[in-house]
Amino acid sequence: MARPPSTHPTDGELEILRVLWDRGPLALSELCQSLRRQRDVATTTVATMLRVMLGKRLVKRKRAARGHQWSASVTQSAAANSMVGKLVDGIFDGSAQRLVAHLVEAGQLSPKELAELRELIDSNRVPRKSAKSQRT
Amino acid sequence: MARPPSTHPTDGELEILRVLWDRGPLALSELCQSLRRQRDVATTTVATMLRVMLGKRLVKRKRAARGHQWSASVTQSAAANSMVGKLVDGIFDGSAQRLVAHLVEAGQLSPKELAELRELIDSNRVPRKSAKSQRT
DNA sequence: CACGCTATTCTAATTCGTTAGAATACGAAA
DNA sequence: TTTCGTATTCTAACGAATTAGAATAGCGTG
Repeated sequence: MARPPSTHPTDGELEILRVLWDRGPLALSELCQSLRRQRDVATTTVATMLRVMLGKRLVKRKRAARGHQWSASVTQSAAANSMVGKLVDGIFDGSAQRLVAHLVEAGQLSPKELAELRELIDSNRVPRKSAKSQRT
Repeated sequence: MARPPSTHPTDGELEILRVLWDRGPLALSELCQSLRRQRDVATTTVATMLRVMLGKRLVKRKRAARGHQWSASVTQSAAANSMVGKLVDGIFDGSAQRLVAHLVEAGQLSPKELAELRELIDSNRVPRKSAKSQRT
């Protein structure tokens, strides 16, 4: 009857992951400092979130002289996949193409970006022989 | 200190919006029937959600013979804008382009879809004079 | 008009995410 | 080793989202 628990990172978790993706393994205090450039937050709050994220396997840690070094254990690309998937299933009926069409039609892409995307698409056209399509 | 309240539809609200977008104005019972094709849910639950969504101006209703006819008061496109915006800000550093690049690189788009997107991009290239770029 | 059925409202329990104080652990410095 | 300071754990409060039972309202039938 109840909705199954979500596997996607929450908004708060994403804030933390972003810092960890950017600035590699960090001690708690360093992580807090980075986060505070965005928003006021208590050290214990961050520590609690890390503990929760550890349970969800979103981050990992290594013992260090003092405490731990914390780092993301999901790649940015993997998180992106999961979140984009949710969005696409949620409003675009599972069609990634519709998502892109929406962006184009809603004017979310500048002419320059459109040109660049065209290049990208061209360069990804049917890989000739050495199919090298990894999906990270 | 606390995070400001989100303006985006929640997962449950999205389920309801999807049905309303698809099947136009519906009575509560009809809405419930559609929803139950996905998931078991009590009528009062749906009614409560509708009341909340009414407060958030996500749905509207018109008096009918028996009860109301319920319909979405946000367009699918508007909801898409808000949710895509959140995603893009959340992991793609505000760059819609990166989102598309991710889709292309992660192989989320078939060759056929890529070809179609290329067409779409071409047809949206810098509207020469009659700039007709509405953003829904 | 009375009855029955459904829509709606009221109320509340439960869970999840977020937040952080208090207590504890533990390395480093004195 | 004693003390200081930071990292971690424990605990809990709070709001938002989800869920639904009980009560109420009101149309349509007989």
